[in-house]
Amino acid sequence: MHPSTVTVEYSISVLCKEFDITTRTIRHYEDLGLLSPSRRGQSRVYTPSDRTRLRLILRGKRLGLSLEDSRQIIDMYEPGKTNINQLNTLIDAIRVQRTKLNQQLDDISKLLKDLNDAEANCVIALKTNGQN
Amino acid sequence: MHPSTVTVEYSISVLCKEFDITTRTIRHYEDLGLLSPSRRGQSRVYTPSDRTRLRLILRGKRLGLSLEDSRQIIDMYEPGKTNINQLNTLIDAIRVQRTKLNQQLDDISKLLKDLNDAEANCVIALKTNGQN
DNA sequence: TAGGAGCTTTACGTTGACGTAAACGTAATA
DNA sequence: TATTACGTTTACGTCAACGTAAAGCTCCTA
Repeated sequence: MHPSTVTVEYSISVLCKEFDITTRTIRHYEDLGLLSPSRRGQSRVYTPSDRTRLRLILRGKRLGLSLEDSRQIIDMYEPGKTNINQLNTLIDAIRVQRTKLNQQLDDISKLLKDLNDAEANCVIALKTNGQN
Repeated sequence: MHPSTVTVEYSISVLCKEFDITTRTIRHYEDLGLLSPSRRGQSRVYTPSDRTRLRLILRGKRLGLSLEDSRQIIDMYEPGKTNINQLNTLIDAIRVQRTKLNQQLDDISKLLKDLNDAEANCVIALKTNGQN
């Protein structure tokens, strides 16, 4: 048997533990069409590709994206079935997302700066009011 | 009259237009205690400081923060009335936020890289399928 | 003085992203 | 064979962040 034919798969609970989410969450993503695992009997079986999609969804969440946004972005990664005008729309969408992300980068650097200032003020206040 | 005594103020609709939000949104933030404008008669009057707070709230939103998170962060900027144990709590909170933001930075850079790849694939697909 | 323009409050409605409970199937294990 | 662990569907509940009337001030102006 060829070693590279080993198929990795995951149960729903394994993915839940790995990403610290509930089964409800994963099934919810499936309801919205973000995941479509195959079935063995009636149980869901997830491939490494499904797992990757899940990671992308959660990364999107950390960035404040809606699940719809994430679906859009994830679909960008598999332009296999897309025709030409879809491709152009896709490129536009990619640029829109990139603009948003650059805005976020700017926001974050400002916020980090503010946090540094705030922390410095705290430290100063601690030293000054040492007697209280 | 001293020129530096000129007081700038804003009406609710002016702020709405500037930030492209509705009056409902601004009043909602007030309901949650994120803004507390003074009144002239029954109309709300906003100071430059109120405007700054609003900018911070919206920046937080773009980063996916909840309004509660934003309130916390904004309160960090005015540690005037905080006592010492509050200051320590505050410093902890600041560090938590900083960790989250660094995670976001990482997420964004990965996502930007993915988008670059996706766009490149689109361009390739466009060239390849030029005949369709 | 009748009508806008802009402000207000009150309050029910909506949407996204799940939580939570009920009721049930299946497979291993004590 | 009964319990336990893990899976399933269905469906109502919840919470944040507003949307959306409805009804009423106040000042300006045609």
